[in-house]
Amino acid sequence: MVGIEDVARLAGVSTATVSRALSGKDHVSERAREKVKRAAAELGYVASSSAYTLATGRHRNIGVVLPFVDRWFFSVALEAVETVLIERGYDLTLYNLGDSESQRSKIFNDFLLRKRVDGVLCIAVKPLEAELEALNRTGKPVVGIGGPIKGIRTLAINDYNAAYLATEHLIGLGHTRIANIGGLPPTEMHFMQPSLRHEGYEQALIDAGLQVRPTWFVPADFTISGAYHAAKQVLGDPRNSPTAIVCASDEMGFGAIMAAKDLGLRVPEDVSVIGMDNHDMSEFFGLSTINQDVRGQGRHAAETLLSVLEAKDDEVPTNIEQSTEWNVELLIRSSTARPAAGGR
Amino acid sequence: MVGIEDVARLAGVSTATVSRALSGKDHVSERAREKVKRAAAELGYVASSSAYTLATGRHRNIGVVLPFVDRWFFSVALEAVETVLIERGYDLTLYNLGDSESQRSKIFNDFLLRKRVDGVLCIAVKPLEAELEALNRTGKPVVGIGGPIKGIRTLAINDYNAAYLATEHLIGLGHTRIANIGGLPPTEMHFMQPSLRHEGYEQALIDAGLQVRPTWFVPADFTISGAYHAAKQVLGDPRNSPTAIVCASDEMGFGAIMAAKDLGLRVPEDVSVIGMDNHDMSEFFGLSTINQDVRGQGRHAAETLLSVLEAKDDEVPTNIEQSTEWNVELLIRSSTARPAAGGR
DNA sequence: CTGAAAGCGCTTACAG
DNA sequence: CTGAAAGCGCTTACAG
Repeated sequence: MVGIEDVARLAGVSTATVSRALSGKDHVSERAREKVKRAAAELGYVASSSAYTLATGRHRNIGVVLPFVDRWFFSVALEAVETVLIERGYDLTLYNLGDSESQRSKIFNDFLLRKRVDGVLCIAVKPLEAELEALNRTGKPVVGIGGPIKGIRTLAINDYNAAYLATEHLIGLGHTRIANIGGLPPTEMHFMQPSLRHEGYEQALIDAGLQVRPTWFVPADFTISGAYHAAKQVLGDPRNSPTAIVCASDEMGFGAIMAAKDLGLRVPEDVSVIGMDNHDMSEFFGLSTINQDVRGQGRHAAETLLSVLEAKDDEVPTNIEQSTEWNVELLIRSSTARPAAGGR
Repeated sequence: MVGIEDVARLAGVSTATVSRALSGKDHVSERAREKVKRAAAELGYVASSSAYTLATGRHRNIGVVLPFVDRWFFSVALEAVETVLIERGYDLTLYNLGDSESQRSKIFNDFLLRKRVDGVLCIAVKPLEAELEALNRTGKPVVGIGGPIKGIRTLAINDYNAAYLATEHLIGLGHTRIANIGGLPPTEMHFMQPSLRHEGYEQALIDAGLQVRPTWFVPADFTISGAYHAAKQVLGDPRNSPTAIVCASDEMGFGAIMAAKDLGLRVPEDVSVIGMDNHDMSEFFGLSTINQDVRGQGRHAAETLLSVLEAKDDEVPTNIEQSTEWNVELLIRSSTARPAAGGR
């Protein structure tokens, strides 16, 4: 392995000069810089990052913690974060909690404390009290997507308002029989999005003077198939079926659209469906939705973390509680329309 | 930050003893071990990984390179790799190539050479000649999923055989009018799967004495919507439509099924559809497919890399060309059946 | 502008 | 079994 000494020897300077010339941080004569660069290139020299870290205390590495990577929201957010980090010269160490309790505990109690990262970004993961405390003892900044989380900076949409807005759109179109397919309570480990989204739906109905029917709320997990079955259930009722459905995610919206079709119902003529997310496939399904710009959130969170890092020497406090609300917008496509004149 | 010296002081031993007691690799008296463990726990001591790396040359970190993370195959493989690594005490540094050329070049020419990882795992990424050479100069083992790749160990299914098998299944059911929705040539940056899968389809037809019609091969990108439009195209032809479709991926299969439904065709009564992958949603769609067990491949590749790493001191060669074929199996669900007696 | 040297925090032969 | 000390490969005050 070629080291800094080899470069120094070949360039005829000291290792200090090599370090300065290559980092570009200190003044070095033009001539020395040239010699060093040439020598480094000739030898294919790359500084050892562990030696760099030991000497400087900086890792140029961010730990990203998330519950899954094989679901749309997480993989998209991850990709956005990665793009920002690579651009800024940072590595990304992935910590996927998975569904085993032991993996989560290893990550929080061992991996994250190994002094490998300059900061931690949690994507839709809410650290437990003790986990956060251990993290904070490392003195590293932590930023979260989703929240709020006590004691750290977070970025999140307002789930309640988003669901309210989606429901309002349907009400505005003239719907009065509006169902909701949403989160199952047992699935609600990560924040309260599922229930917040349900509450937003309910309040919108109440504020419009519409009836809230318990049978029109169908819990389902956040998958296409979960929502498909739930939608068949509500839409199939011959006496009491709704004319519109608010789904707690776009993937659930896809399932609802497919269920409607399989029941011989047309979307939006017979049923309107609205989702939430703006999934990459929503355009294809013509799904009206609430756009939460996941990529934008990922980028913003990564940039926030990096700026805390870079300002650290100055007086920006490492971890403060600060919940930033990320804007959402209603995106109307072809899955929502006025209800048929005489009902179905 | 509490360091090894603090632990040594509190335990009343030397730092050497602390190191030995904590690593468990060397003999230490029971009494000393106890004192050290207690002191370490009390102080919340965690060894600095950069100091460990500098002293030992080991990183306990693997670099994983992939072209996307927001697509099913990649995110699933990534998750499987991560699970194995965490279990074995390794970190995972993510290198997502993305679609910008500059990001790819940064990753291969800078990040991957920073001496951060013990080895590299490429998921469906074929390094260029020069990229591989630079990697090899670091002396780190490289393992790939997908291949073969000159000079490294790879794990891959036989795409040709997989497509042949899928087509054979349809032929066995009695179909003679079989279309193929497959990869667009311009998309074929990563290996030759798309064309291999097309060739397997074609050869199966030829071997069965069936006609290969150019209009029955419709290129599309590997997405649901791409395949949806392609399938509408072939199935919509009033004179010459096929009774079965071989899709080059399950997501394409979903698109084909949706297209058939939207054309008023029943699957499998009017059209049979078979995919390839065994996507998590294939069960829901009832899609017959070729199961390639992506999670199994990810785990296997990760374990291969770790065993090369751990055997390194002995005489296992770091990088040798070795292409392991991963088995696939035909999975018959409800999207394929005998063609209707009189055609449609 | 440049070099000698200390120091970052560990591990591990080498002695004892 | 245990400790003193060298060494891993950098960066950066400190002098000059």
